[in-house]
Parts: sequence; C-alpha cells; structure tokens
Amino acid sequence: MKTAVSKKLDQKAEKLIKENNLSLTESRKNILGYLLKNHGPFSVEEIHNGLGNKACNLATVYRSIAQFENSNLVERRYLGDGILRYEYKDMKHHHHHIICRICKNVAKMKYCFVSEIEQMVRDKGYSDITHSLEFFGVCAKCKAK
Amino acid sequence: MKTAVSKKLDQKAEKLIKENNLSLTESRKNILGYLLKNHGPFSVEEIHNGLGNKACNLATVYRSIAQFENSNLVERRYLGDGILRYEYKDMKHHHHHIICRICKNVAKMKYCFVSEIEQMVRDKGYSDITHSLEFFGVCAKCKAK
DNA sequence: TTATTTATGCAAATAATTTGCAATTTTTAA
DNA sequence: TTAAAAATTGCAAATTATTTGCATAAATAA
Repeated sequence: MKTAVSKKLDQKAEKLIKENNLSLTESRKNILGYLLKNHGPFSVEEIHNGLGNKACNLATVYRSIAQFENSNLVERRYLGDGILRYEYKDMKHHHHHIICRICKNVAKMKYCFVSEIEQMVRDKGYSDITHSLEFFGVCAKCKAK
Repeated sequence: MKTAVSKKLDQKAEKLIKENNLSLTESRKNILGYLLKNHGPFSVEEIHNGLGNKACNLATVYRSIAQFENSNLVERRYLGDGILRYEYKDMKHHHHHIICRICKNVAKMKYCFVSEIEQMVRDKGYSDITHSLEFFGVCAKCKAK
C-alpha cells in the first residue's frame, strides 16, 4: 500500500538523483526514498533492513550512500557509539540532535544558533564551512528508572 | 632529553591516574602523558606511533584509552573520516575544533557558547548533558592552492 | 614479602566497510 | 529504437579498526 505522501517522496527522490547526475537505479531510488520518508539518522544496516534486505545488497547501500554524500544529499552523523549514521540533508530544516546516552533515543532540536559562530570561523580564513553539533544526555525516562 | 615541562606533565599524568583509582602502569603513564604533552585529537594508532610502537602493544593503547574515557580524563572526537580520535579532556579549557576538509589540519577554537543551548536541553528533561561540536571547512592555505 | 588483583602481550576473533570482478542495468548516441 | 559504451550491482573475498581470550607479568593490598 503506497500512500500519496509516499509516492510524492519517491518522485522527489527520483528528481534529486537526476538533478545530481547520478544514474537512476532501483536501489538508489529506494535508498534515498527511504531517507526521505523516515527521519534518521540511520546506520547502513538499518537502511538495508528497512528496505527489506532483499531489495538490494548491503554493499550497494554503502555505495549509494557514498554517492549521496558526495552529492550533498545526505549527511553523516556520529552519535558516539562507533557506528556511522546517515540522514537526508534537508537544507530547509537544518537541525541538531539530542541523544540519550542510555536508550539511544534521538530527538530533534530545531533551534540552531551556531551559524553565528560560523562567521568567526569564516573570519579565520576558512571557507565552505559546515558544522556538526550533537548533544548527549540521559533522558527523563531513563533517569526515572 | 626531558624538559622540565615534560617532566611536570608526566607527574600530572601520574597524579590523574592515581586520583581516578586506576593502577599506575608504565603504559598508562606514557599514554596519558602523551595526551597531556601533545594537542590532539589523536587516533589510537597515532598515539601508539607517537610513543614509539615498542613502548607498548596497540591493544594496550585501546584498553588504556577506554579506561581514561570512563574516568572522564579523555574525550572521543569524530572528525568525519571514519577514525576515532582522542584528546585529554581539560575541564578548564573547553574548546571546539575547526578541521580542514582537505589537509585535515585541526585548529583550536576556544570560544564556546553552546552552554546556553544546553539549558534548553536541560529544560527538555535531559540530565548529565554534554555536547560535541565540530566545524569543517577549507582552510586558507588549501583554498589558495 | 607474599598473596591477590589487575594489566599486558600476543594472536585470534569480530564488526564495519571496501573492493575485484563477472553479470546486469542504465545511459548515450547513432 | 537499438546497439554500443558506461556505470551499477551482487557476491565473495579482502581490509581496517577494534575487541577478546588466555597465559604471563606487573601492581596493589594485606
């Protein structure tokens, strides 16, 4: 069963892949579609499972993600546990995360005023600046236990 | 040749190890001493090489670093390239990094006003909050090339 | 000092990621 | 539209970073 929203996001995935001059394959459509429909970040394995495992090979997920990263469609996150995760890089909704050190739940933090600091970095002579900011803490639920 | 400063930092390493109730071994003194004397972050392999390789086994560096992390003496950094790095956690000099995407040079950024945001995280019910903030850009040198 | 606990070296085991290569799919261009 | 060229995929094997088991050695406690 494909909802209208799901279909729309599949189309968006297709559009993004073409716009970035990547060849349009089933796997890539599925992988990027998955990231558009689900709010990550996800490990490569989670994406692979999420797609149903037989959708494509794990190596293909790695390769596709690498392409998407190069094309700036996806961004890598490191949450401190030794596993890399990826999520769709939505330019219009820049955000950060709050990760519970115990249950690993990832909450979104929409507010960001790091851009003010980026100006300082720019003043030091750097260009093409990005940043990664993650918060770690113990969430209320875990604290109560 | 051991300078006075170097000797002082070795003593500091020793003190820190004892204070944290870790047994005081040659390896641990060397590893923490290295992190006190050199401004990281460093990968486990870099530390191992830095100490001269025969100083101790690579596995020992991994194990010692894990201990130091638990004792909050050392903090883990992820600079986006798939390798974990570690540096001495100097409570008195909290700072962030600016990493050149090309030459990988790591510059220190002493200024930090993320603590203001931490209050927001606290307000959401999280406790024991820490954060990780890294900037990535192309440094002036690399840009000129 | 001797007993007990803890750490180390070494080699083997894991786990995540990458790669080579033949087969397949996608794109290009006639 | 179709044939040729280019790029991607699956699979298995290779890498790489990290962890672990276990016997030996060193550090701490009594």
